[in-house]
Amino acid sequence: MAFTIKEASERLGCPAHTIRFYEKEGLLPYIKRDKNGNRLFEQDHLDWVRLMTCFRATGMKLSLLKEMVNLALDGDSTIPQRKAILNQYKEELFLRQNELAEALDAVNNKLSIYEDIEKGRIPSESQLLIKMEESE
Amino acid sequence: MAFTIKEASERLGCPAHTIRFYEKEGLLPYIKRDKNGNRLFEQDHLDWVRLMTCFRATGMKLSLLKEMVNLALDGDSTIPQRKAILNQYKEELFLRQNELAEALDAVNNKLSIYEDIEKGRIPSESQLLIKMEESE
DNA sequence: GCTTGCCTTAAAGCGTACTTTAAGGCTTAG
DNA sequence: CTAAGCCTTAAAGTACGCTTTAAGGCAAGC
Repeated sequence: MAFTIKEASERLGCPAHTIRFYEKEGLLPYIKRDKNGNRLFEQDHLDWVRLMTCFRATGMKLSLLKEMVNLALDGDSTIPQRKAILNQYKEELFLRQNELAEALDAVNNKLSIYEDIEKGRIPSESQLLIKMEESE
Repeated sequence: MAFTIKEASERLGCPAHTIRFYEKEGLLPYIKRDKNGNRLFEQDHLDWVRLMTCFRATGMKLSLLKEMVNLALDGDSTIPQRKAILNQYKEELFLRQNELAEALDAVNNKLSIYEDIEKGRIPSESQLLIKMEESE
């Protein structure tokens, strides 16, 4: 079963233009065409786009995705390199988890300061930026 | 105690050009100057840049940071709005945590598939992209 | 006094990842 | 037969966040 670009777009929740762009960039090799030259997507292609979307959402660059595509096209002998890429990416994911945790801490801290100010527990002058205003 | 831009840059691990850029964008109001027109940074400014860096690393846009600066400059009456912004940002952080978790799952899954192939447990044809190659 | 190294500004340039535009072709409904 | 609605391509445009360039000023060391 094959899908038109419109069907692919709907199933992926991703603009058709973006899918074409990915193909043009070499991220979607071996997309067949019908007699009119229209793209025919297989389920595998959709799965791969979904995986790319998942990786993209967490900061993987298109250039790295393309590297992985190229390695995959070179066969099983490149599996060690693909593993290395994924393991490195995994390290980045851990870094990002830490960054998120830090940002969450900072947000919660800021929110609790706002609460304190609202309840008159601390004067606003101890608040960042407002202090700057004072020193004006 | 005030710092030159070079000192600020060193302490923040952030290029001086970027700090100037932030000031130009209104993200660092009320930076004083010495008699030669050189910027003098207070500890508060460094703290705020650090917080911005933390928020930026997790996807907050400069335009939103600027909104928060502007609200802060308008005084305590804008605290509800600032809280609303931070609470919304917090929701985004949770979304990102989920995205990271999903990506980690996907990476681990892919890695285990590679292991299986390397150990001959499954044929490479079941592997994404390589299947595409086959259908060529 | 002149070089070095910092500082200043304004403006242009860059990388990433799309997104939009323009120009045109096939197919199906009326 | 013609208009709607999909498809195609190539190329230009956009948004964001810096980063680099250009042109020049002050200040300390030799």
